[in-house]
Amino acid sequence: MAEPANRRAETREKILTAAGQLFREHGIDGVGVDAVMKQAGLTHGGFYLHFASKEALAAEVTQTLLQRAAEQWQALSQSGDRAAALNTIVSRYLDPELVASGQCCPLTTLGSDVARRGASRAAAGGALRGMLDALCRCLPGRKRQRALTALSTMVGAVVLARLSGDAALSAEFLKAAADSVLPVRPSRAA
Amino acid sequence: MAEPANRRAETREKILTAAGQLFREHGIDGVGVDAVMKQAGLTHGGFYLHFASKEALAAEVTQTLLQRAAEQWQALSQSGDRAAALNTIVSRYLDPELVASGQCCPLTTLGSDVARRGASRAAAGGALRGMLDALCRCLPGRKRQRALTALSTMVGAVVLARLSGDAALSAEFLKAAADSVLPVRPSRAA
DNA sequence: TGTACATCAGTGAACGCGCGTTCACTGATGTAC
DNA sequence: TGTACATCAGTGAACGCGCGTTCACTGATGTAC
Repeated sequence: MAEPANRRAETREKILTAAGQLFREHGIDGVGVDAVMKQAGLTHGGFYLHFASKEALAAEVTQTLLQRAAEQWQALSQSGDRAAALNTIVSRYLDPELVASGQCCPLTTLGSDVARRGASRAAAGGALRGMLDALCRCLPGRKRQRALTALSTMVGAVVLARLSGDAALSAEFLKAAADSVLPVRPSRAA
Repeated sequence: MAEPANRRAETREKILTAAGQLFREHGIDGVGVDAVMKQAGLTHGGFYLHFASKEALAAEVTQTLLQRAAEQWQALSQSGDRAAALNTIVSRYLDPELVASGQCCPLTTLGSDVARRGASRAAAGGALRGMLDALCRCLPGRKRQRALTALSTMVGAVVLARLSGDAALSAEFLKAAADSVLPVRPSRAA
């Protein structure tokens, strides 16, 4: 089935996706190669056909996730309506369901993992700058300062929402952050 | 030397201190029992005279660090001058040297470790409430909302400062967060 | 169309290192007489 | 004051499990003739 030409590339992608989910949920050290491969529908032996080591996988996963997040923000920020773009960025980032599922921004779920792994830090720096750029483009007022604060507030809110272990308090953090970052409430709500 | 009565308690304390430093620097999974004991000036075998397991040590370390942070904030917030208290809380929390050394708030250094360990999550919830209380007491205006945002901003700034891997960008995050949280710049600076 | 062979992604048993944990032993301190 | 003994914190060698990594093998797909 399917052209065999890109079968290899497809399974590689499957492994990356599986690792992206599991690493964010349980931390890089909390997930074994066998668990990643199982989630991808394979057995652990084949892993080294696609990656040189678990560490290499971890570096690629964090880099991919960070880059994707930055690119999404950039694309949104370059669309026509900047207020709408900001609204989309913020409400996606602070979506309670995403946060609860653990499939949220890798900065918040893999923060300390990334901070301690040299391989991922460079990627993190690049992604950070991209996200700041995007925010600068969307925000009114003193832009750089506001962008730095907005990003800090959003990241902190997600970290704290995940930590609090209490749905009500989590929701409070996310809501307060959204209200603080969005300059005025969108008036289009039904 | 020293009364033998509390020698045991003293070494226990030494182990906790050593673990507090190393866990924040390298993550709980990144530090072995032998490294902790070495840092405490002991050999690894004696560890189990003081703690039932590494997991028990991790739980006690995070609980102790979180509780201490919350209590410090509470004490400050109950002193006479609330503006000064807020200023102290914020500038200590966002101190670039502390952040660079890794000996900063356990919420930022152990965030994902704590979020994933049941034992520590309850402690984290309690500490969070204590810190929010303290901020509420110091802040003017719509307090609860402002306290939630202020805490998110500070935590996020420290997380991002540690991630960015670039001293200049780190400093920008910390400075922007301080300016955003403190209502007006303190006028007493020389 | 059919047979023989090459290629290669994936399998699963096995290896070995690191680390949490155990345990028999040491050596220092305090007590009994 | 001095000797024998009990207590107990700490030592370091050893154990065993988990997990990252390797490797001989399988089986499916594509190509040659």
